[in-house]
Amino acid sequence: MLDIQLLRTQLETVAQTLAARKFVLDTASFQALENERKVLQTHTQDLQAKRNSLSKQIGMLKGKGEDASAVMAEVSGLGDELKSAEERLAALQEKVTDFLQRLPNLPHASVPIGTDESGNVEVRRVGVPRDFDFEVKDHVDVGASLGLDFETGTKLSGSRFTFMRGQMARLHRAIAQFMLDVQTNEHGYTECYTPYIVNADSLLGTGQLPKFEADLFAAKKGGQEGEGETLYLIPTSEVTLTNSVRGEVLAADQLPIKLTAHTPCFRSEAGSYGRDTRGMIRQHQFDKVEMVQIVHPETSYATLDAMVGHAEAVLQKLELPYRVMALCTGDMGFGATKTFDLEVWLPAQSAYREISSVSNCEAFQARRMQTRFKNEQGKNEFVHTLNGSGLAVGRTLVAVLENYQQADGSVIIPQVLRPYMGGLERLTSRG
RNA sequence: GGAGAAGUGGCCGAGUGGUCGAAGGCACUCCCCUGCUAAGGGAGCAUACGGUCAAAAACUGUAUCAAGGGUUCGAAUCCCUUCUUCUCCGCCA
Repeated sequence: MLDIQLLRTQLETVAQTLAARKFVLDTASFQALENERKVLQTHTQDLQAKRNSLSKQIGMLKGKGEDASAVMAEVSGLGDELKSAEERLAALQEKVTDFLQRLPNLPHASVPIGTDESGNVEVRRVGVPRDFDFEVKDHVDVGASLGLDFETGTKLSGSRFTFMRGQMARLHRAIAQFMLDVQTNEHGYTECYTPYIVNADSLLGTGQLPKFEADLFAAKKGGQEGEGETLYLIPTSEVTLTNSVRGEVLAADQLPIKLTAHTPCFRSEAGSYGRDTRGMIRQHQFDKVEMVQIVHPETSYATLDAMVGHAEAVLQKLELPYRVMALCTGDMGFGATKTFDLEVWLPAQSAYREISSVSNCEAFQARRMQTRFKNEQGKNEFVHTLNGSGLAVGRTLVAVLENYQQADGSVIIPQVLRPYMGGLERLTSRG
């Protein structure tokens, strides 16, 4: 959420900045809402002040045993007008809040301008794609004989679900555990286990609601058809990790807070029909090791760079070629001021594909969540929040299968994963 | 799932309809006192959003005693709903 003061004082500037990310700020509507709000709020508060002071008089008169009927008659005349003013004000403020909650974050000045992913800027490339002396297969074909089963996933749940067996399932688990160990042991994150089902407040806090409900899966307790609170499956553990500090005023020395978790993520993938339909690149359910940091505003950009490094470390240890991309204004997510994507090399596609996304949200989420800290002046100040994948487990599995495939159909297991595989060095169809 | 109890400021805790944004204590900040010892005295100390204002300061208003509704001229106090916590019983991985 943007600071409403910023919109009040610099509406045109905000509109221009948001235009860079293809968002059209309806300045006329905002202005109209604000004008109406100002008049109505002042009016309502005047009426409330009048009622309060008259009611106080009644109390004093009664306390002294005097007759208060004249004052009571006066104040009761306020009733209807006050009630209607309060109702109109509440409705209006709800509109203003909703308007604000649907505005994306302002891109940082250093973010390249662009309309879509073609405007992203490559920052660096690490590792060299391997030369294959045989025809490379994609992960679906490589995995078919190794326990990667899409048909069963589809039978159980529909398209975009996967079922894994045997060493393939174990490799998937090994990747997740390896990532978690890297982030906790080497980068100082605290491992967390979090709920996978959350309430609407949590999703409002990180920005998935109210605007992107269609991208989520919703759940209800059994037998509550049409009633009861709607809960949602998390689309990322960014939601639970970040919201763990929702509504809190932190002490300055608690910062930075560094959290990580391995969780499944659930996404409806509305609007991605026809994209990445083959294989497990784009799934309704996938696992991810997430990193979240809650930091002092002054350090958030240094933290962003550090977190990109934390994600890169995983790819480097797995010896997978990748590149770092600075996303342009048109390709960034709703809550981010600045985002770096990591893209891993997929030989079957002859392309780099997204495997991690690391973003600074500055105070955008903190303002929604009301997460603050006591600053040097003893004042409450919003923290900055950052999140990043460290990494997406399913896509890492894809990358391992494709990059480590052998001519005989087996897959060499990267060195760093072998301890998690009981020393196994290779996936084979006999395995 | 059943029965009961409870949710007040950073923490503890008083407060059952009226000068309550809320006593008292702890913690914290500042000042005074004190030649020692976790001593004493005084003051301050919630947040958000408005208005006056270019802005800051200041002044002022409104809201907030789990959340949301209701009763009332007036609600921390009464009623309803929801959430959460605790105790007992049941069930359960």
